[in-house]
Amino acid sequence: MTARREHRLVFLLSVAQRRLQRWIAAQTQQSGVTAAQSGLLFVLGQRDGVLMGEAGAALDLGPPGISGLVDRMTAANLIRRRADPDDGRAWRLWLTPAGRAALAQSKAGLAEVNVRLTEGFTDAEIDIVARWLTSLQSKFPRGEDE
Amino acid sequence: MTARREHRLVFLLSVAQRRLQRWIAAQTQQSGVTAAQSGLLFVLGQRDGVLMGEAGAALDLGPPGISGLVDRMTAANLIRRRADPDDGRAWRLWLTPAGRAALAQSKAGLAEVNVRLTEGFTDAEIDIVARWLTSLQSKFPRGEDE
DNA sequence: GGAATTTATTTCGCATGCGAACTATCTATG
DNA sequence: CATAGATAGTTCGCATGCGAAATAAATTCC
Repeated sequence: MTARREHRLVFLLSVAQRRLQRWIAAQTQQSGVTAAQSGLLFVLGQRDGVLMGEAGAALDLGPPGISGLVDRMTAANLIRRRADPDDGRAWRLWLTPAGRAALAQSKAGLAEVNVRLTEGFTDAEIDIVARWLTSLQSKFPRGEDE
Repeated sequence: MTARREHRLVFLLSVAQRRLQRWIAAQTQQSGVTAAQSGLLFVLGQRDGVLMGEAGAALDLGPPGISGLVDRMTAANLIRRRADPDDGRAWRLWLTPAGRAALAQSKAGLAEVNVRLTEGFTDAEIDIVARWLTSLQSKFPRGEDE
């Protein structure tokens, strides 16, 4: 009967994520870009022309996840999909001008969110939080990489 | 250019939540109960016969969220829905025997997950994490309760 | 070179949960 | 009492992302 269980971390984590997701969706309502979509925009901002699988890995999404995200963002004219010249199975993803504009907006929005996320906590405390969140990736691995 | 932004907390949070969710889904695959569903089981374990709205509030779900969850769990024979005798609009939720059995299983599973979630962190650190997760609820409120 | 295997991506059915709009019931107010 | 407003749930269309199975192209191994 430790106090640790009383934190109900599983529940807190799910609520926190849902709240943040909803907030970002509301903030970016004008641009129509969702949190997940801005994630892909960020990846392409750093490495335009990545393979879908690479983008999925960067976002921790499986094949169906990245595939659907790409479909929606292609339909929204935020990204473009071009066949890889060296591999007939693969596709590379590129930002469109609209995607580049949306990325700039997302960057500004994320800066605000980050300020709010860290308000009331010291750098040392945020480090602990980040370390905890990161630790979940090895504690709850995807199928293969155990 | 503080180091805080480099943590990419938004991304870490979403990945952590996804990993945990997926893990719980895989663990409870036999019982067929998902993480969200076990949340409602826990609520009913504490207060059998709550109104749908109360359950939604306890789980931080809006009306459509709790409504769909109740639909699926009723179809799976985990809970039962009965009209409130005093209010023709309202429904009260009750565990079925199958739901009670699933709750017992979920409790055991959650205990394991909680151990893993806190592994490698001191009580003080987990307190900070819990405080941070909780702080998101006031930093990113639902529409009305700003 | 051809068969077996691996790899990249898609498709399907599903659960989750949102916002907006709707229905039905209850409560308050004139 | 009647009507206006609040409240409890439902429904719809959507985005997200999973596991399983399918497709197609590349690679490996006789």
